[in-house]
Amino acid sequence: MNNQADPSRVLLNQADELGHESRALGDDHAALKLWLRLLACTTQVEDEIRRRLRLRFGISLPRFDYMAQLHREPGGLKMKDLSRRLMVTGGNVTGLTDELEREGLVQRESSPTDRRSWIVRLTPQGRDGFEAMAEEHERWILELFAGLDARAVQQLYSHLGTLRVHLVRLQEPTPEDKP
Amino acid sequence: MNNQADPSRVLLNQADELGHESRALGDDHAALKLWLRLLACTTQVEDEIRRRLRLRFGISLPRFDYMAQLHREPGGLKMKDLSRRLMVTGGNVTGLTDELEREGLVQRESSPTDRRSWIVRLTPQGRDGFEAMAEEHERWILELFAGLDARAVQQLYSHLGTLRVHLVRLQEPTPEDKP
DNA sequence: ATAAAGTAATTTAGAACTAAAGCAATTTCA
DNA sequence: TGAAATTGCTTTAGTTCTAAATTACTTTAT
Repeated sequence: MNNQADPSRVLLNQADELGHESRALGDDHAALKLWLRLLACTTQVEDEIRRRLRLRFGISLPRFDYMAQLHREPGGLKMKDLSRRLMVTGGNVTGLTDELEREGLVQRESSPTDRRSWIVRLTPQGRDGFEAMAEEHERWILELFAGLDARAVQQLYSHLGTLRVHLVRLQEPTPEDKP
Repeated sequence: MNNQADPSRVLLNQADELGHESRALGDDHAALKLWLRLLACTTQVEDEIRRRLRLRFGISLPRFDYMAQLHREPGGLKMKDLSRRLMVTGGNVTGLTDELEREGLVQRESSPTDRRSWIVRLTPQGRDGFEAMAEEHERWILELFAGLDARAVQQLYSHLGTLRVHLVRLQEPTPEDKP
């Protein structure tokens, strides 16, 4: 059994090994152990989703994510907005847009207010295709998280919310701060 | 350097947006919302660690992970073992090993029992260098997870353990199963 | 108005992976 | 035994991203 996906990013002894809670150290390294497990779980789910999208729909995760963003905005988005939301570089968005446009899933329209800018939106074909994929995608997520009961899901969601607030605060100190 | 991010893998409305709990839907899509948040947190931490490793030590995360694995095994590892533990292809391990060897951080020795195989281990320089990095790395993790109290850390750790068991079961059905 | 600075998209070169093919050594088994 | 399959590593070609430079347009400040 493999142990995990974890990327090896395993620094501690066997702390993150399935089945060994390795409590010898008590709560020492609790944060590090949590991080390694978090990373392992996320990587495992992400790889599985990536694999299924490729297998079932012949699409990459980045393209699925791209279409998901556009689907949320029927009026379309500027490429800059896509770049920001997808957290990828502009050059990457250019490439993805080229491919998806070539396949008729999205279309570029020039912005009426800014001649540097494009508005990208899903074509009807792109929209229908995405909706079919999104439905199946959600079933996969339900399956992958089926090991957790509703209470666990809520607790995880809540704690991760706390974590995210902290992370954002770290990266965006108040304007006059020197971190 | 940052690989990607969170992307946006945001399918729901604004469900995962900071500050909006978006409870209109109740617990519908709870698993999907959890997944998006899990992904966002992990990506954010990973990108930050990657950035700091590059900035502070001029090293990539894959190379840090590689050295971490070797550090756990003073007797060295076969490249095949590294490939399995790091969850990357053999070709990738070959490339990483070439670089690290060129810089004097690891060394290849031919296996006494299998002439196809190499044993890779950290050099003294590699070991010392890694230990310095690992210490600082753990401080970063403590900082990034400082928003969570001990109880939250334990709950997260425990629930993620449950999730991991489920994921492993999914991917490795009993020998005679047809998934 | 116009020079300077800023912004949106693209292009380019390069990093970090993968999958598949290849080579050499080892194991399996009829 | 020895032919066939397998294994460990390397090589090659291709994918998906990045950072930095470029081009074209817009905004700001005087």
